[in-house]
Amino acid sequence: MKERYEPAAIEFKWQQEWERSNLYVTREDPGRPKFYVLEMFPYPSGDGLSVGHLHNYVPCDVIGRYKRMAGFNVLHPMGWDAFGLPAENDALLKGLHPKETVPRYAANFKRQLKLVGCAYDWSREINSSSPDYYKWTQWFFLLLYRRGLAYRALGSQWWCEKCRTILANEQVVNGCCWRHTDTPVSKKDLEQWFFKITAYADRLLADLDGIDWPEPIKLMQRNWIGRSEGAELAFPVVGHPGREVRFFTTRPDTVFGVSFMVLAPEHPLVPEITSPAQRHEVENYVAQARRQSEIERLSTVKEKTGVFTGAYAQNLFTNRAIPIWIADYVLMGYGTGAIMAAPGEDQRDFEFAKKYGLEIPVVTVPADGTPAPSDRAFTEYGIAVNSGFLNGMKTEAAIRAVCKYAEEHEIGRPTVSYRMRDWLISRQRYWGCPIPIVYCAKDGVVPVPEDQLPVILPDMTDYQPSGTGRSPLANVPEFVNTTCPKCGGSATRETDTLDGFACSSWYFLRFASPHYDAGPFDKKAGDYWLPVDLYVGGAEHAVMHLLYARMWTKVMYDAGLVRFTEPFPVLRNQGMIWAADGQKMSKSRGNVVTPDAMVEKYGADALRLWELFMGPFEEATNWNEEGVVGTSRYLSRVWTLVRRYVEAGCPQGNPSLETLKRTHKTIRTVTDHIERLRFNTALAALMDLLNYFQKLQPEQLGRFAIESYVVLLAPMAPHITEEFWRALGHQESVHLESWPHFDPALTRDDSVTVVVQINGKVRDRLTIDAGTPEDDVRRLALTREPVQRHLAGKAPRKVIYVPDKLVSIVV
RNA sequence: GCGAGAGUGGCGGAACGGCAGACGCGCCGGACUUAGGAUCCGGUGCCGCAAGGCGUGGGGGUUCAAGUCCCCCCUCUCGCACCA
Repeated sequence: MKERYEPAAIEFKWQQEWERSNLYVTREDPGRPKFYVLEMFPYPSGDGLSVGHLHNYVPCDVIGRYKRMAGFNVLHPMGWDAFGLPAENDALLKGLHPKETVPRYAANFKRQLKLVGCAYDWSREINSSSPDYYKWTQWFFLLLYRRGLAYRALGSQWWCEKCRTILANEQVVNGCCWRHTDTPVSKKDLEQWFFKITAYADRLLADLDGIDWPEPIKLMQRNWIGRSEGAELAFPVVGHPGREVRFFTTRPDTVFGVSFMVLAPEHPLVPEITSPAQRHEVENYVAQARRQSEIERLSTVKEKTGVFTGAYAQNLFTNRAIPIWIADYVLMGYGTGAIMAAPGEDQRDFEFAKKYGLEIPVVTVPADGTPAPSDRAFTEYGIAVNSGFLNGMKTEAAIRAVCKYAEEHEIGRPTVSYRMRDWLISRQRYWGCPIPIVYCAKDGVVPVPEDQLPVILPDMTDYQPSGTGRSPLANVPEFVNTTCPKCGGSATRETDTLDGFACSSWYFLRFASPHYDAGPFDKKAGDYWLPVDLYVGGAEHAVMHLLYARMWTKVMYDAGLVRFTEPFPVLRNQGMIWAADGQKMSKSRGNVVTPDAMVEKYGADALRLWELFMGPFEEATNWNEEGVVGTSRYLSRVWTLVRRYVEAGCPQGNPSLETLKRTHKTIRTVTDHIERLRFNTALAALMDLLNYFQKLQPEQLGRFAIESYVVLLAPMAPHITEEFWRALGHQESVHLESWPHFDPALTRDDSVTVVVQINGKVRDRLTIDAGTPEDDVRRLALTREPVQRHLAGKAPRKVIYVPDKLVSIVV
């Protein structure tokens, strides 16, 4: 071994050797359990990886390496989420083509991941923009289509002017596009494809209970799904025979207090029922509501506005005619776009009634007999009053009674409503997976037969989005014009492409058999490797990718393709690494730190260790390069330790009991902490042990201690430990070693320090044999000089003893 | 506004209700050096010469014992934002 640790001299050498010997190609040994660790599919951006991204990849690499050593068949693959707007926009900006930039960027990501020693099985690399991959994305589209889960609908959709495409609801954040948070979205009326994710709402919600995910993520999904139970009812419109207003309510028990109704301005009934006298005012209001930006309209602080339509509905419970208003606080996209207003029990309706002088009946009073408030709505549950057959009932019972009555009289039924809408998947852009659908004058909408897949994305030089709402693909006659698979007549292709999230809704299955060509995945391989044992990624995907992938998995389960209903039973979110200035690392801010620069300066192992050591894996922190100096220095000290041992001829040695015990305890700690993803404290334990080892001679250390140390460090610092391992005389890679076991007997302490507290303050410490009888410890404590001094003659009132820990004396 | 998470030395962070500050950075002192962003040794929460006292965002509480549990408040981050 060289005198000094020089990472550059060993890291590349070992990386090449591992690649040559196929060290990290996935093994499938039936005698071992499997472990599938996966990071979220990255989009390979032109900027390459930063040290922030590594905060995900390095820890997963440690887990993969550790699990392999601990006896598992490990699947740890990597691929590229290459279709989609970021790739297309980047290429447009640079005047290049994504088919050229994507492979280049992916190659750069791969180079960087190899540079830091991440052990992926590159033989399984996949790319969602490659025809062998998107063929199967199309296959899944057809599966959903066949199962009635893909449909086309005309409606007003979110449009981002910068993306020049329609977006799904989830992709709208605070009224702006999720990629362009400064660009407000607008509405555009277009016919679009949807996946019926709402059909899975209940299961997506219920199955959250059985998976091990961070609670905040589960909560976000629950809120996003937004299930609420209630009733759907309908009141007839007076003077319009056959017309009725259908509405959803969570408080059917308040029907007797319904003094007016409100429709969303876009509600289809509005033009029909508006009276001539009100028409002008109503039309103005509707036009104004349309013009309003979504941000304004979503504002909860804004005063409520509305207009009377001149029409009345008949409240079938009170038999009174009640006015029908329109107001923009009622949203067309939720429930039926219409509400019954119970101003006595709903604060929004209360405010509206107050403003427009509408009646405010009280039909629910507090159960404790106090009067209902008059300055606001009483929104809690209570007792029904002024409510006909409901009088005297508790809210819960009254809800059931109204539902029963409504069913019997065929005016409604209990129902469940969701905040979640269907997933809009059409994108009017070029760089995506073509939707395998053909339109025929005779046969209508015809799916492309499976044996004609993939529908190849044509080459285009000018793929600039049009802005008209049509995909650039519409300008390629060779693509658009085709024949109908059914009748053979002339037909046209769907020109929209699929939302990129479709590609990432099944990629975790493709890794099980990435080269399989008889289906999206080999059933046997899928059954063996899936589901993913540990899934790791950023919290920003809480309600998009994670919800979509869960839905697709349930569809696959229903279709008998897989045996599990949840793709990611265990999910963890890595903490965000901010730049040193506390801001997001970005090229435009000029604060990006690259792994390339860090590796050049300190080596891959030092960089890896700092990624692990800088803080808890799941917590955010700021990048601080000074820390790499520390881990680099640590590695140099380990180098010196091993070098001295090797130079001493690698003595078997005769370690003291303490050395043995410390080694065994460290094996226990490091194992436990890696299992719990506590990499920072796992490494701290190794640093601690090094500080102890440094005081010993090679003879006092011995082979067991040194080799255990090297093996424990191997998943975190793979290069230096490989160098050590060979220097210690081994022919095989350290990464093929078994994870060390500890002897529980050697992790127990013989003597312990017991603290003595007097009135809660530490006044003395005793060193005693572990397991010393309580009486002896108490007696000893009371005879000690510092204890006597602080007692000052006072008699203990109470003495608490925690075995081997403390004596607490109260005076 | 509602919901979730987080506030610990100069800094990153440790700590089954039981010795607050492990480990590391930085800093101070020393050794070896022509030199040091190398290496090694020692020190380092605050106040105090010391004995000792004070300390985990602030204020209460439970407990022999609270960073940890309970209540109120402040700050920051994230999510949702009229969902009937």
